[in-house]
Amino acid sequence: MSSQYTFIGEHNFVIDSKNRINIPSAFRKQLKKSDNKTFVVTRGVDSCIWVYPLGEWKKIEKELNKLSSLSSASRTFLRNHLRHANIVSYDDQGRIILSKQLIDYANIDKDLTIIGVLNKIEIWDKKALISHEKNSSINDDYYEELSRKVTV
Amino acid sequence: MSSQYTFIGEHNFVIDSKNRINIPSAFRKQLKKSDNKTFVVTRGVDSCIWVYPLGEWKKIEKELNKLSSLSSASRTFLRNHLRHANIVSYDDQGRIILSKQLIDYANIDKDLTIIGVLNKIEIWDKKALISHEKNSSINDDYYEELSRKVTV
DNA sequence: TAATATAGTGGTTAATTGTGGGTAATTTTC
DNA sequence: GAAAATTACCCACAATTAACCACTATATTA
Repeated sequence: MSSQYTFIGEHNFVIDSKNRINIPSAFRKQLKKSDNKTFVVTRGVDSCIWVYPLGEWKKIEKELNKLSSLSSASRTFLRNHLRHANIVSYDDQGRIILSKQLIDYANIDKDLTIIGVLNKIEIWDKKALISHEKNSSINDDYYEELSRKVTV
Repeated sequence: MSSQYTFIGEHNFVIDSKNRINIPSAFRKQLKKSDNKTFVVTRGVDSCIWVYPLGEWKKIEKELNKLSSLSSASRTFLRNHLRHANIVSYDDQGRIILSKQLIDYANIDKDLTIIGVLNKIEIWDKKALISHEKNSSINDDYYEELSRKVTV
């Protein structure tokens, strides 16, 4: 029920010429053996990238598997949800490779901000995050996010 | 119940003059020894081609048999599923050959988009998928409801 | 403080992937 | 049966990706 991951805090990194980005060591250390150094990256709700440890992603899959291929709405939903997702493993230096599609989606230039959001990690273009904070009240988003996980 | 395959993501390929199409390496790697480099390809419910690993197809067959004679819609679904299915193995380069019937059914021209949908793979004509997306906007409320259920 | 380890970043090299063809084997057609 | 068409089985290659190696800066330890 509750997540065994506690990704919190903010880290600033750069993306390199080969589209590699570092996953903060503090986050990597939380991965379990069964995660196999592997994450699933996909489009976030805002223009950021969501990163799930493999085990967390499997939980999502479990829900998705309940949807029937006989329903047209379910098929569309599944497609939209899955087509932007990639499985990635980090190399000996702790980096994963981002697809061009995701880089485009999140408007990633060079500097990025990585944020821990409990059971998932968000990757933002640094500038994009700043302007997102200004425009929308990002705190509301987080509260909503949290409200889904925590009932105080 | 849930699949051991995690086909996710989108890949763009081309079909060649011999009707060969590449199965993304990331998908092939997930096949089990018992699948014997073999898939079952058949008509999808939308105008796309569904591709199952052999082992997964066997499960589907079992499920379909259980449905026996439910609604006439499911019977039609079942019939179409079985009728147009054929077994294919991929060559040393990782390609399978598509029958002309399936190519016609999915309106495949040259460029294709392959989408992983958990336990099956969808092959779309690239343009056909784009126009399908436009036409198949699903109810916002329902979509949101699904999102909430699925978000971990 | 010196020595050691770790984290983040940048390259180089080796292997893989996707694509195109050719040729032998097999099947089909007459 | 032979000829034609189809299919299976190879080989080739450019482009991409994965696997290493190296360096610097920061943190940790003795």
